Amino acid sequence: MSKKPFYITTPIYYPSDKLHIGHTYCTVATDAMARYKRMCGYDVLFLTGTDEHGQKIEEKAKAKGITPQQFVDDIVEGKGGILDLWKLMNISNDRFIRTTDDYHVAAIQKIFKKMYDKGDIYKGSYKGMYCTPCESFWTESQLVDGKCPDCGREVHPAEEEAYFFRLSKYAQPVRDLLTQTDFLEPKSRVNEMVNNFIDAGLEDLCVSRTSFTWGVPVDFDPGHVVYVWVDALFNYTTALGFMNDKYDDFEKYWPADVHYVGKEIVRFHSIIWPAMLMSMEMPLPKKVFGHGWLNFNGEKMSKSRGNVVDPYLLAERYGVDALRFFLMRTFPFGSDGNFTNELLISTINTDLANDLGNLVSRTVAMVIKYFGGQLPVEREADPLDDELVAMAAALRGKYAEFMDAYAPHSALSETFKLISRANKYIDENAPWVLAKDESKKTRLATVMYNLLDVIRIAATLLVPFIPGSCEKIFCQIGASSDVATWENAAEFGKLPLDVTVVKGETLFPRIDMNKELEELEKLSAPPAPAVPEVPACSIDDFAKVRMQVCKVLTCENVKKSEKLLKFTLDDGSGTPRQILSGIAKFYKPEELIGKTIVAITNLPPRKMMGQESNGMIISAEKDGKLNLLILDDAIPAGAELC
RNA sequence: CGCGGGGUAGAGCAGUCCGGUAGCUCGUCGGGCUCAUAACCCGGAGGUCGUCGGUUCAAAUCCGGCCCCCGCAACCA
Repeated sequence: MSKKPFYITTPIYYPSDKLHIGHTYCTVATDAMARYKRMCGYDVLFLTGTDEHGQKIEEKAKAKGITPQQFVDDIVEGKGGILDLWKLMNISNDRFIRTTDDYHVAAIQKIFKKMYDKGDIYKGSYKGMYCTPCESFWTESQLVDGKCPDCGREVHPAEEEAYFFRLSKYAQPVRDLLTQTDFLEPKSRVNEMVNNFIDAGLEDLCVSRTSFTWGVPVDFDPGHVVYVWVDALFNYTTALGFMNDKYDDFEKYWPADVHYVGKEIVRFHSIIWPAMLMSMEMPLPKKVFGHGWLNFNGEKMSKSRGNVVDPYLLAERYGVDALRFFLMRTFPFGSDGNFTNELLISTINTDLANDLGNLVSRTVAMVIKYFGGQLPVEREADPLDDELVAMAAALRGKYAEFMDAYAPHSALSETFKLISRANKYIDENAPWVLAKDESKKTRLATVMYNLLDVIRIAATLLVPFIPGSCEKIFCQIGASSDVATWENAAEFGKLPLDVTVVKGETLFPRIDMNKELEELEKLSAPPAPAVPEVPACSIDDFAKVRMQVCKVLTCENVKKSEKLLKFTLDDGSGTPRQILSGIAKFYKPEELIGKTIVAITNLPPRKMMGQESNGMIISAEKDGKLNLLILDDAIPAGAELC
């Protein structure tokens, strides 16, 4: 009998920078599910990879003076790169696809052509306003005063050839898919997709570009490259050998059982991806699961905030399993979580060191102390055993239910209830008291055996999450690989009666919270002084900036904007000047009316929220504090700063 | 009226679909134990479940109004 296939994927990550804890979170979750399914007897294919084309990578490579291929090779395969990270994190992916792989590129060209031949991709024109010197297209709403927002020069209407995918054609079937099936989970994401995108009207999607070259060329139309949608999404199929000869198990694994994706790309996977598959007349994946994001100290992680959490650092410091465990145990998988160093350390200490690690340690130590490491085979049951044994035997069922419902955090929580119960069981039975009475040796052996077997069951179920540590545990409690199986996890009493234990190293050392928080603080501080180098400004450059004293005539909030205030200023010219400024969080409009301020008045006009801004009001900002430069009223409007 | 999520003990969360004793982890206070990684076990204190109103014998839960936070979008020249 052949095993049932199970195909699971992570997104393919964009290698324009090092990956952070968010990517690690998603990949670890996928890995845990893949390992779980393998353990259950599925024939699992677990795919991850990288999405390596596009303008941003082209630009970054150019800035470094290397080719785009060299650039991505370094980030993917280089030291400390993505492959290294997954190796470090003990990720068990079966394949790794790079969209620059030859077989993928060739397959994408065929796929593109097929949709083109079918009429679902058509050549159209991208209409817009074109600025020749900037070689850029702008939409009407982006223009400022009908001019190029970048350089302020004239633009002219132009059309650029581009290929479009008939996304609109599939709006209704995709809507039905989302609203009438469990295709997209968690359910809360469905409303967001339907309300925001589908019901707002799906427009055909531009699927080619001529503005950059780092992509899959459209082979029947030189100058065009395939844009990210077709290139990236079809990785899930080309990696199985779809439209290529590199692999040949497309038939076996497609459709995918589940795509794990972050919430930012739910839209692509739940709308565009099924639509394209419908066009290709291919079966749809069975599920897209949009997991939440990790915030850091309550704030979104982002490079500009400098609060990106580095998985290398944490894994090396606390151990891969500790990090894997923390990510899976702490955050409900479908919703956002708040990552803090304190939470990380306390989770490691409480669950792994105090509860699990210490349970193994004390149990093994007692078997060695009281029995020289090997238990005698005689047993003596007691009602005190009943609850523990029942709980252990029932655990696998609950665990599987949670795992299959994409709730790894709940599966872990359930597992740790058993571990806690075992610690309590030790207290109830007080083995150290039994040990003092020679006539209670048999009972003592029973207590120890029950503990070892509970550990066996718990550790078996923890394998998908902390595989390395579980190996160590099995070794310590004398569970051979044919004993520590998924099948056996549903039954109590599978360890040999005369089991032999082995004293091992400390599984999860306790961490000194205060000391570590300090250390982490130091490590996460910007390595070099974070003062950006300020380029020298010549007096000539400075002279170009015209700063004038203005009187605030009117000031009001801009509708729908949190940050913008709209000013009308007297700049001494006699014509009121309108300027928008993003300081609404700091000032109430009415308190600024009549004030004397400074503005740069020779900037090109710029549109914000549909309104024009002619200049920039000077204020000073640091660490979330902002002060408008306000002058004495004596100086008249129009005066220039010198 | 752009879209979504949220407000429950000092902190972090579950419970809300399906109304009926408000639960978990950490912290705190007290006790127990000595096998163990200063770990483990037991107990206590601590909650107007954001707010106002409605339905009901009964509301954290259902309905309506309002306030606040977070994210998306837009924007922050």
